[in-house]
Amino acid sequence: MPISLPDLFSCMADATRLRILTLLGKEGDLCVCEIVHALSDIQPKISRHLAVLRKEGVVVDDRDGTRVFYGLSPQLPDWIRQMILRVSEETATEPPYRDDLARLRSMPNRPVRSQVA
Amino acid sequence: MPISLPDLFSCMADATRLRILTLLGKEGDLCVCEIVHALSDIQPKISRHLAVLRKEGVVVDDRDGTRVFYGLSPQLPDWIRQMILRVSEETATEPPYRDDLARLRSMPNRPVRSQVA
DNA sequence: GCATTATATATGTTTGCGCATATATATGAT
DNA sequence: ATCATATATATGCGCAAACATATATAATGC
Repeated sequence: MPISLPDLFSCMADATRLRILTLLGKEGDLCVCEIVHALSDIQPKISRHLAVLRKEGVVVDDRDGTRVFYGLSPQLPDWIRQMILRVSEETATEPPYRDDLARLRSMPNRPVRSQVA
Repeated sequence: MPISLPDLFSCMADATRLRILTLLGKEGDLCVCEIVHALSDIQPKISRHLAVLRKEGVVVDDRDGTRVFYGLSPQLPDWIRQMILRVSEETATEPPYRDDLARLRSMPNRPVRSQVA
């Protein structure tokens, strides 16, 4: 069952979740610790929001050892994925999204996924 | 000051407001009574949601005698307007949006605006 | 006065948050 | 193999704020 539009926009209506989604749109899959670092926020809060996104089917998770990687769901309808990517592009150069991206890219010891399915 | 994205998506996250926005996207400006009829809902509820959209700058109002016409704000950034129109197109054929459109078009005695600015 | 639209109030529900804690996986020592 | 520990992530809980709704009433323009 595909996500309802109000539910989708509810996901995008929270600043933290929108920052996560645009980050995933720009950078592809990321693990929780990378998102925590990029947004410079606390882990339980990020996990909470990821759970919301996962529950609505906007993102999917993939465990690799102790880490869990998140990415935009491959099941999203094309036009919705495009819309999220469009938002990612539009926000790429402005705060706070721009700074999230910068923090992510300058993160020391970024984890690498062993194998992608 | 342009609307923030979380605020914009909050506007779109409520079913009633999204129905209003897609209707405006598909049909152009409409007066309150037309929206009430199309959504088959009660007037105070519609007015309240229109007030939210107006406050956020997503729609603008234009009084014509006793009626008030609402439309997507001309001040919306292009890509945001396009996004709203895209949602309007994608929803044009599915309930409840489709039925809203049908009810609107079969509304008896639809008001006509005397002059558009 | 009548039609149209807006708002006030009260109420029930949802939401986001911080903190503490639980779970899961990996690692190293015995 | 087992146990202890460390790291990474998820979740339960209590709280305050925000939200949506219905009913009633006010404001606006003819």
